[in-house]
Amino acid sequence: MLHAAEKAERSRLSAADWEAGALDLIAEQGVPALAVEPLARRLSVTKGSFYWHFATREALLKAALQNWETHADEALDQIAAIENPRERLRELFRRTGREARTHSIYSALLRALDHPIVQPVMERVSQRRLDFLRQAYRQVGMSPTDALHRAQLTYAAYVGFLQLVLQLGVPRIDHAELEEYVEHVMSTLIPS
Amino acid sequence: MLHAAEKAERSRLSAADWEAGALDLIAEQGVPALAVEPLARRLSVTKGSFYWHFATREALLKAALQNWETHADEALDQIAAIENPRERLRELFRRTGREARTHSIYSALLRALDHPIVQPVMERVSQRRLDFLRQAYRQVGMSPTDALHRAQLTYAAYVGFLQLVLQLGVPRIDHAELEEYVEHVMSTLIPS
DNA sequence: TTGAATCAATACGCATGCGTATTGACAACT
DNA sequence: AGTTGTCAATACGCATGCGTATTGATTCAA
Repeated sequence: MLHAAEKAERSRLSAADWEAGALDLIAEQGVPALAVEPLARRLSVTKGSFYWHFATREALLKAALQNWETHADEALDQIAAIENPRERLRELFRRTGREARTHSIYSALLRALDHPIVQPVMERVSQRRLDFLRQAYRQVGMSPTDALHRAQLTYAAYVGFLQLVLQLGVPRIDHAELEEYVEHVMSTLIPS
Repeated sequence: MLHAAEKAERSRLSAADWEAGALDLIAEQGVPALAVEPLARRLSVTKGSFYWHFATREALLKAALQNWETHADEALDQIAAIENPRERLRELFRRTGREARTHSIYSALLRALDHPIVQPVMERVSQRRLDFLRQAYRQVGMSPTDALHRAQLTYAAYVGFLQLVLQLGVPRIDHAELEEYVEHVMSTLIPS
């Protein structure tokens, strides 16, 4: 497999190049900004070549989202490997501040939840993450209902945090302050 | 002042009618769906008359958002009148399940945070609500930093909850379950 | 070397949305 | 009755985006 940089140098593009470009656009400007002609300009070709790789704009969106969903699932699997449930939760919280790209795509997709192609993807990813949280809270000793509610609360806090910080910039927060905030969140939401 | 029903019957429209229609559209289909021609069709006129009331589509959006901001502020003022800070917080939490319209507009605006007209409005409204929360947490005895972080966590949970439930429908939640969830949130986030 | 497969450019037609210009209808006031 | 102000209809021009059709260039294989 060629690296991204090498691909960028090549004179001809593959479907994967268009998919990667699509995710870039989504991360930077959101799902509605993913249009064929602007993306073609970005890749320095005309849209004529796009329709050789994909039948429609929606086919591109679908393919790009599938790539992202796979990536998101793999990231979750990594954390799931941590045995100690309390440590697993803490690692999950800490990662929210990092992995900017995955999270900025997630944030962009959150703003496009009404889109019929985006919605089922988000439903699957969110459900997996909610289950992940619920199980961890069960394992640290919470009752079934409490674990469910705490998982919902935690995930809502994650989603809202992304929206507020990435999109709104409120609160304006630097790295040190973020760490303090994450500490506060952990001590509030993870039972001792 | 005429009632809304009477206005709907009248053959001619005012600027306020267009603004109300704009907020309806935003609540139902989001900010991008607010377009002059579809809105005119909805109001059973042609766009020719729109430009008598407003110079541009953006002027309409601005006016509609100002109406909404005023309404949101008044709603906050009502709750601010509650003396006991713990009761004030609990009332704030409970209202999230109700007042569907204000919240669905807020949720729609969340998805349009990149829009230059929406952004400052949301910044002001969010900042006021954050301050409101922070003060309440101070009054129940938290330290300045803890109160700030808890306010941010609470507000993020509110924002995320709106996105998840109103837009994604995950978790699927009925009225009774919502009450239980709100109880869990209150006992988790409001210190005893 | 010739031919097929792959990627790209150009030029359409179609739809939707913005904003403007012009004209028309109706009411209220004088 | 005539004038003015208010709201609405029609018809443009312009821009952007989708998808198609056609042709052109390059690569690889037989």
